[in-house]
Amino acid sequence: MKYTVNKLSKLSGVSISAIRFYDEIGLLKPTCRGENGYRYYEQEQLFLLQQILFFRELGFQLSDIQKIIGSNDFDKVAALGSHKRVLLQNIKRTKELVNTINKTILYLKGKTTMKNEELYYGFNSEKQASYEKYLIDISKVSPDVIYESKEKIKNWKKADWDRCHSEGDKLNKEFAVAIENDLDPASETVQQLVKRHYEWIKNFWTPTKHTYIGLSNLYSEHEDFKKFYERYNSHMIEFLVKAIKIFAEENLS
Amino acid sequence: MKYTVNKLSKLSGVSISAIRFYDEIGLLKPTCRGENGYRYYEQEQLFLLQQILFFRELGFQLSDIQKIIGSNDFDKVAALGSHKRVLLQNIKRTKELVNTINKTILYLKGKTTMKNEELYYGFNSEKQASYEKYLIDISKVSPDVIYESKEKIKNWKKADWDRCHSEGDKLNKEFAVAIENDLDPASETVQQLVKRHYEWIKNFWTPTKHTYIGLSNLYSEHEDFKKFYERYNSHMIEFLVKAIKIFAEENLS
DNA sequence: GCTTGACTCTCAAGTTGCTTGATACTTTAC
DNA sequence: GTAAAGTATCAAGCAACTTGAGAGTCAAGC
Repeated sequence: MKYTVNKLSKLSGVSISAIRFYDEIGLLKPTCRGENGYRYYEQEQLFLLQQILFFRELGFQLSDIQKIIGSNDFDKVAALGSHKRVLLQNIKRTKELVNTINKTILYLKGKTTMKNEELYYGFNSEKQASYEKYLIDISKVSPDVIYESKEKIKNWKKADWDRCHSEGDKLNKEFAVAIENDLDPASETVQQLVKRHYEWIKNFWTPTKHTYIGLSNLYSEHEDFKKFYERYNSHMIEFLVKAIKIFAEENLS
Repeated sequence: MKYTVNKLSKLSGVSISAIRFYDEIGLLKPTCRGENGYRYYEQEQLFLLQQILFFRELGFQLSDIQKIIGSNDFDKVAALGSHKRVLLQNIKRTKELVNTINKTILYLKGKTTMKNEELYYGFNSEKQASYEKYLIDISKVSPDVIYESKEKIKNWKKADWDRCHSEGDKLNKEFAVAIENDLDPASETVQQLVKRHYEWIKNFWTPTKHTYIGLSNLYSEHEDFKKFYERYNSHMIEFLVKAIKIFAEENLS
């Protein structure tokens, strides 16, 4: 089934001009052009547009979306899992906003007191956090606190995403080998691997001792990460947690 | 306590340049200016900024926010109640998105079938609906389906909001008088009032027989509306429901 | 009293993600 | 066979900011 701009627009709710605009900037190219110059879209594009809408919903810039989606090993299913997590987070955030409303109403009616900063609970912190969390998440990592990531990643090109992703994959495979060879998490070889992992993480954000250990704990607590890492080796998570703890205690402050 | 742009920015999470921009367009003026030209904000502005953020969160244009907030009888508590309702609606919408994700994942894994339109459930319809619902809501009415409202209200000035609001208030008071005088909902006098109510509603949206009756039912089902109308007279809702039903059956199609 | 650094101001230009409008060709429906 | 509806390109406009330049202000430490 071929979709013209009009049909695609009606199906997806995206305006025709936006669709043409996405073509112009190379975000969503039509499958082909008719002899008349008409744009025609097919199944693959429908999925891509859905992905674009999810990223857009989460506040990503089109240029960032392009880099992520254009990345060689962009994994639709994994991305959808991440979208889901962030959306669930947004629900929490919205509930916090509702809570802020309830408190403000009570305050305005003179029934409680309220700190001025409480007026803005739910507006900023968590939304930002979720954006930045997300960037990491896409590369299969999700720390608690990230401030630098956005700045750094902002200027990444498609190739950077590809490189970063494959470096992460390589690293994980080496960890798996280490586990298979029954190496000690404290051994020099493994600690060198952790060091590389730490450097890799620094692509996004520079953890402290505390947050780096927190990150490893996050791996084990988060079902999706767990699944992701256990694809490499079923003991991957516990091993990583131990190795990272040792590295952090000895090398970070 | 006086807040400079910097302090207000840190408290609210809104950027300094945005704060200055809001001053420039007259959306949020500082309480006063120092002799040095510095902007100083106080308590009242903190609440106003909170309101602005809620409206912004719900996708309103700054120009619309200005008209609504600038309206004479803009009621903070009522507005917060509306914000809350729309946010709860957004939670529903987000849950629908999550559902769409779940379905898409299953589909991509080949475990179910899926219609192409289902790819986009949750992205468009409900968000638009909530925006438009909201416009009405602010004027204390909230129908199910509104398409024209946005277009019409878009060009309203502050004075239009004021006029509309006071016309609504006047009308409700006349209904209350009619009830006190024990008039029949079917009587000529009351039906004339309903006609004016219908014309007033058309400010936002033109109901059909079905949707106009639906609107009156909404009044009785929605706790906030109920409270609002019962401020005029405790039997207001039942009376309105009856009167509107008669009017709709006889005059609309 | 002076410097330093953080903060403030204004004003102009740039950015993102579109939308709108002009002009012109193509397809579809009666 | 013609009108309506849909397609194209290209340029300009718009909302809501952000960024940058240039200049004045304030508070802390020496």
